[in-house]
Amino acid sequence: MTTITRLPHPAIEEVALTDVLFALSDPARLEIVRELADGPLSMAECGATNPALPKSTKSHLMKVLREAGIVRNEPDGRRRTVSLRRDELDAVFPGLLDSVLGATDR
Amino acid sequence: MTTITRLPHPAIEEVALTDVLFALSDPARLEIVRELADGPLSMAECGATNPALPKSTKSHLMKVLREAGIVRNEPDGRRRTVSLRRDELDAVFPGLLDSVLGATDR
DNA sequence: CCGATTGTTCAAGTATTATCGAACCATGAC
DNA sequence: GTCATGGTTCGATAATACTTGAACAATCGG
Repeated sequence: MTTITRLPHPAIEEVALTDVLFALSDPARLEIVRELADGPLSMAECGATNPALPKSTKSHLMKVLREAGIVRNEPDGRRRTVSLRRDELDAVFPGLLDSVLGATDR
Repeated sequence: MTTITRLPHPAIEEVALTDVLFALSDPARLEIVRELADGPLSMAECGATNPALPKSTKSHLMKVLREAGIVRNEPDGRRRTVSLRRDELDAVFPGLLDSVLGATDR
């Protein structure tokens, strides 16, 4: 009885730069990443901005971030904890996340 | 009689981070940016990789880069010189271009 | 077990992007 | 002027991506 509570994550070595850039190129996703910069959050907690966002939409945004290797999504009781894969990304794309998070968007 | 040889470029202050990230998120466009890192090129010269690329396609790729504020495209005789807006981008998004260009893509 | 909570996945509709031939435009060479 | 060159724009089609409701899954509390 296949329980699939654990979602697939790419190994950091097989994460493509263009996929990372693409995932970050959407304002809603970038905002989520910014929120996660301060530490892990549950799905319910993140997306504080955008409160009216349907959960299926949020789940999909997160999927793109996860598949791009930017975020980790782990089961935690009946919720899910989402966290930035910051150290891993720094190792593979040094400075990238810092410059994106440091940018004052306009 | 409206001569439109001069293409529109966004002022650097009104360039959006997400637009920059999006423009860089395409492998063909990223490759062009990498080529331009060594100095300006004419349209004909860049896209050395991808030699079979139709000119209309290349022109469109360049348009996306230009409209994102990444590249400058200026008339120069009967050709066009394309150059990276590196200093400007560094000023607005410090470290971003460096980290993207420095990344060993996979 | 039952119900409420927290999410994910599916499917369908919509919207955005990519691709590329054909037409067009400016320039330089002659 | 005429022609070739280098490049942009237009228009149509194909391919991706976004959004969302509805169905489903897993867990916790009582």
